[in-house]
Amino acid sequence: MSDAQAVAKRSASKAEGDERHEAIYRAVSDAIVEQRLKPGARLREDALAEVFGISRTGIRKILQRLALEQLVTLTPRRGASVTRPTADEAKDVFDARQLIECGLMPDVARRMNEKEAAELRDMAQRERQALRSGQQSVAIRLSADFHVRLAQLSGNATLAAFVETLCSRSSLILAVYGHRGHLGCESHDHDDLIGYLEAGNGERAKAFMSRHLKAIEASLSMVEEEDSAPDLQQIFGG
Amino acid sequence: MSDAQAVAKRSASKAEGDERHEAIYRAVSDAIVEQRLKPGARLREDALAEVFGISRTGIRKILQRLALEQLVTLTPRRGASVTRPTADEAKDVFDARQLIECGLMPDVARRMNEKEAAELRDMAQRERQALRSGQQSVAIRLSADFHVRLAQLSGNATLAAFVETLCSRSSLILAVYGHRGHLGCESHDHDDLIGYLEAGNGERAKAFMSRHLKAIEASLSMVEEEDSAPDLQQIFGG
DNA sequence: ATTGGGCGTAATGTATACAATATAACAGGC
DNA sequence: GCCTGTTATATTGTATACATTACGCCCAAT
Repeated sequence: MSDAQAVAKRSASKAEGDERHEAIYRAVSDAIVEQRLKPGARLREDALAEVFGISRTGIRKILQRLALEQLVTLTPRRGASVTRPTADEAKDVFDARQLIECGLMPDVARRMNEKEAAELRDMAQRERQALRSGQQSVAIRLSADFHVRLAQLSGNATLAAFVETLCSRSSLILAVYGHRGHLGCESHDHDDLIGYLEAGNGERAKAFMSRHLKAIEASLSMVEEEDSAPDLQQIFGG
Repeated sequence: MSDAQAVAKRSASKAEGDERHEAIYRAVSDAIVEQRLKPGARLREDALAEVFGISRTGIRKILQRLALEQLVTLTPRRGASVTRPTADEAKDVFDARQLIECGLMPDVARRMNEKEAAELRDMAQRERQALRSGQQSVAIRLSADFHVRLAQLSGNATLAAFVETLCSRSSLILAVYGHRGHLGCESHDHDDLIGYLEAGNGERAKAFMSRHLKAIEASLSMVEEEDSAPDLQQIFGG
């Protein structure tokens, strides 16, 4: 065990394990969403356990949670790997977002207050800033956070939690099928949406969200690479 | 250990552990949904481990899955207990079902074929039969299965899986807030719905589903029992 | 008599040891 | 030369032992 790991372990030994687990969960989740862990990457339990300074028991718990959110795929006797979303799954996710996020807009428009609108504007600004500075993966995460916060403002915690998983999966989909340098979300879209919501125009916001999501989906290039009988000559041969 | 449990243990000793885990998961899930395990009931790991003949490790895995579906509540250092849905949660669940299940009806009407319609009719008939024979908890489960199967026919696996968790939670809500002998689902409702779907009338089916869900929700008596400073005299006193 | 503190028990949280199994390397045969 | 069967290694699956913590009981003091 390295010094850094030993320190991490010590500092957490008296802290509440719950928070430590939550932190590790977020660390892995963020790494996946930001494509530092690429789809298909294997997540060996021993390696993760050593990195985070806890035993495999805790790692397995976290991997199972990630698996239920469809961020990692658990293959029996083969272990965990970062999920590689299929085109079908991508369609399902965006169809679900269409139905739910659009359906929630009227509620959000009715309930949102000034403070919450300001919070959303701040998030949208930070997103634009990340885009300008070329931090695409950070921008993807901020965009997802924006959509999640929006769903939370509907007042329905159950649907908000589901939207959160949909947005996480969307980030993964974008990381796989999105064009480099083409984020999907236009930078001003979110600001426009806030305007409609502040005006209390739920129907307008709903229609705009629909176009917004359609635009993201349309920006994807849905080509599934074949994994059966790959041309080894082409891949490895000179 | 009862004979049935011993048999279950023996028959699974050489079977794949995965299926065994799935079976135990369903056994617990069913027991909760059918109110054989009442809300608030504690689920001790040792007890479950002994009953099903596996160690606590596997039990914890199952409990965590049930917790993520909100069927059980995991309190740190206190263990697992069957979730007692609050009135707010109940509202969220039924609002979510309104949005999603109704929104899926047009898709179902478009995609459903004769064989699937026959399957649904069979489920509806078995549900009526259970109702007639007074097996209320069984009828609740069959009703939930009907709604889940319907969502699956939409072709969106992601939304179907979410509807499944919503229906499970609804069963729990009905078990807590429903009147005895008043199931919520009128016995002929599901048959009527199949008729609209067979006719390809998605909008009609959507409107009917909306009324159907509203009727179920309206049949509940949303009185949350106070848990702070209960009148012990009234509860325990003669 | 009731409340507060201390202690014993019981249950959960965590880590580790062991068993089962899949992958990969390698040797032998067609 | 390629394919197949075997063995070795590495990784996951499972159980159990230990540590930690909460609950219930008892006793004493006000």
